[in-house]
Amino acid sequence: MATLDQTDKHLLNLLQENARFTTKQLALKLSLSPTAIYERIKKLERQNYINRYVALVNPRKIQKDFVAFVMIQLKEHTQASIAAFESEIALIPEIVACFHVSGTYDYLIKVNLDEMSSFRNFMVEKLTKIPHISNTQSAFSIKEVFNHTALKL
Amino acid sequence: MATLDQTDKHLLNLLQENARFTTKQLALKLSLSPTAIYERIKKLERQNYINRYVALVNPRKIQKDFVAFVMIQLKEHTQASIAAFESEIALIPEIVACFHVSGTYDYLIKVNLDEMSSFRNFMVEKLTKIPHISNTQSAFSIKEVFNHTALKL
DNA sequence: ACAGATATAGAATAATATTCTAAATTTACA
DNA sequence: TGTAAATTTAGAATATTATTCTATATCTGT
Repeated sequence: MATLDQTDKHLLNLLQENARFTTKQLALKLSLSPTAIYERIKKLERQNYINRYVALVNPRKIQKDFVAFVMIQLKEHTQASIAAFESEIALIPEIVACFHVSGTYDYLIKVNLDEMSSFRNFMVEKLTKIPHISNTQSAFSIKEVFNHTALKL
Repeated sequence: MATLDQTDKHLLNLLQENARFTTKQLALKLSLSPTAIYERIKKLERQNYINRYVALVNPRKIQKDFVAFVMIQLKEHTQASIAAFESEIALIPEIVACFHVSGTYDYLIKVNLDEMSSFRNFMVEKLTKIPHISNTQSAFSIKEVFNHTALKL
């Protein structure tokens, strides 16, 4: 089924940059009719190339531009321990991403807060309240050089 | 200027989950008129609470669901070295995120590839071809537990 | 080269975004 | 606390876009 041609790839690139392009605008860029663009996008959605459309909010404007990365080691690596940890972590809204990773540490999480002082509170009151955690190591973002949502095709 | 009320926050939450909600749908959810919703969204855009709207593409479907995190140490930390490194890194499309961080390592980058074998190629042919790098440490994503674009208000 | 399937263009329609106006609500401050 | 100005809202009117439909063109596999 369905291998993407250059037009599809171009479309995905454009929609990843700006999901508000109209079919008319896209039609102009890709030298096709709005209908052709429309049908292609619908197909990309049906086939799950496009998962969803979202608004990106400015973290600075809502006082969530202090970013920390925390590497986490679990005490044990049983199925139960992993499942418990992952479901607890999902309940903490400050944690915006969580990856189970290879290496010395088991998890890498990304945390968005307003400032450093909140990080202390986050660690003491939330993260380390989770059982299963053995130890952690944190790194703070000094500067976000870039952080794309788009995957170039 | 402009402090967000509960309606604004609710709106931002909804649009971060699904940017395709129509003003009519949002009006129903928030018990307002479509015009009121429309004006509020336009204001949030004008005031840069909303940066942009994007389509999220399924990494698995486009063979970019192998994820690695690489911590990078620079040889020197001069302004010139930092600037050079950051501009070089920005040219490598596999690197989807780059943060200047505190700690032993200077940078944390996220890389999206198709599979492990490509990672070797990425390291040998691309990343370590960049001068200024002293050493690196990599961790591979075993599982993406979650990775939100939304910041809860 | 041909039949079936798929993609496209253009017209028609439906739905939504956008603008406009007046009323309601909130805000600032006398 | 009262009042004028500013902001927000609702509803109607309009403009734009999404969506459907039909016929034609293009592509695919044999």
